[in-house]
Amino acid sequence: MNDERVPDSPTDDDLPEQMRVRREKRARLLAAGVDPYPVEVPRTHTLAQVRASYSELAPDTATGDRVAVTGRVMFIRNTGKLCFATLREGDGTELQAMLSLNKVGEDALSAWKADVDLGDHVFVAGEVITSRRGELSVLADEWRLAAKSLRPLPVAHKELAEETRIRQRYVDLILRQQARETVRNRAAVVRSLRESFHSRGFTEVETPMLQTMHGGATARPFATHSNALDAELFLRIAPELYLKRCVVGGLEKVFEINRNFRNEGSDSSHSPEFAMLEYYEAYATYDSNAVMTRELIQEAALAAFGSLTVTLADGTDYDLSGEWTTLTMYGSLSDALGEEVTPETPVDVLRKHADAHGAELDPKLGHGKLIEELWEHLVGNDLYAPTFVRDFPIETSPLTRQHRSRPGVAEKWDLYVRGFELATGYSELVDPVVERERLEDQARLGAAGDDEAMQLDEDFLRALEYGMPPSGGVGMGVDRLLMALTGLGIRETILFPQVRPE
RNA sequence: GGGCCGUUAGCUCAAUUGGUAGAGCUGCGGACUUUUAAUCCGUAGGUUCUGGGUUCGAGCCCCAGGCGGCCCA
Repeated sequence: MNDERVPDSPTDDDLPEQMRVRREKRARLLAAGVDPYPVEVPRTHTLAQVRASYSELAPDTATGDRVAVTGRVMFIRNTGKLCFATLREGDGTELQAMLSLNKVGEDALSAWKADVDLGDHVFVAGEVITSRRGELSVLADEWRLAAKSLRPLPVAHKELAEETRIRQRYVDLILRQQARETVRNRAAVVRSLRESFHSRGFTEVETPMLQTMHGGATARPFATHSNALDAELFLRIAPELYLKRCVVGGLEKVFEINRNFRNEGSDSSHSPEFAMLEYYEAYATYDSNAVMTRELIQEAALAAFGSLTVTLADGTDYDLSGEWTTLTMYGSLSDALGEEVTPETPVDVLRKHADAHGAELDPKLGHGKLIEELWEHLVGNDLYAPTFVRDFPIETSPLTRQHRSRPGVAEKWDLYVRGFELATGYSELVDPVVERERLEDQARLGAAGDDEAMQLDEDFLRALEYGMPPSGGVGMGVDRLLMALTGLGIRETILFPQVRPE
């Protein structure tokens, strides 16, 4: 042990009383030869196993069976010669421990009262019984500390402040069953996605997160530097251009579930670091991949929640069953405006519509952006039931194939759920000459100061020049899928969201 | 980026017009062999986010900043 203090580390005198008391208990135990952090304890059963084995005991039953269990002390009730403690283990299962003077003896009982605090991990061995009130319990003949807690837990029956829940997620997980369930639900959803892909013959790949060019989406990237290459690198904003290289190479059904990074602020539906699912399939189109995306989501709902109707955090039910509504962007916007708009509608007419509906839009926006912003304002934000919106303006969809019959629009859909964008799907643009023109437009925007514009990725174009089969592709935010299925904000679906340093 | 709101004990929150900063739980001491947020008695715990200012006097008013939330862009 090292007694030298780091200059900034607090001395015991600075600590609140409750923390000082626990540190003193730890020191006292060590001095008495008791290890407050033993390397192991001889546990024979989990709390869940005990609960499962003795589910139907009458009150005041003695089974004669001895078990040795562990758990975190969540509540303590002492009555002189008889002590009760509620133990909890990882999955939230609780079991009562009882320490009676005539079973453990005077020394062990007074040590229990003196040494054990709320939050400590303890080991308790004894007979499985039920109390007079019928509570399943372990009546200890032996107990021991498994790990001493040096910080007082927040009071268990008041809701923890949201900031503390996020900054100290470990405390949130200790206290809130819902916090633990959210983590498991997310794992179940991601697992279901993978299984859905595997059952359809897709291959999971991992493509670069450190990229020399940022592309595949329009967003500001995080920039970093490689010392070895002496080159600027970017944390990826999307895996799209690499997944398409895979399709060129003959991996005709590929998917990736991994992190993307966008150098932007966070709010209730955005996080600078977020999990993204993208998948590409040769000979698919935006029609077929819309069907598959719906199936993926429905299969995830069934796998994680057992139903196509999920219960959201506010208690309301949300129906994901059946086929979902499909709109076109221009059609639904025309209906909302009460006047026909098309890809030919001039910018000044669109701007008048924006003014008339109180949408303050950047005067530099062109036709495509104006349409999308107006649509989001007037239609998208109010789409509650799952809805596919199809046929976006071509100029804001640089990686998407032009519509096979309708000029000016792209074969692209967005999936909206409860007013936010959950996924997007394309019939992919595979003509390398047209793709080069689109990326050159993007590069011009970038040169003009648009720091969200894509860069011109020559290697990607070279790959396309070898010939990419007609393909459909989809991107879906995994955090947002959890939001859609649970009604939680994005910072609840992410275990450790970004927070400003304390 | 703009506007509004919040920031007080370990946790959740009070504090009247600017006049001694309180409660519950937690903690500490004590009683209690069937409790379930145990109960009862006693008791401790504060740089009121930070820094300036006004005032006889500031948790409260003013200025600047930090952190957080909501709304808008």
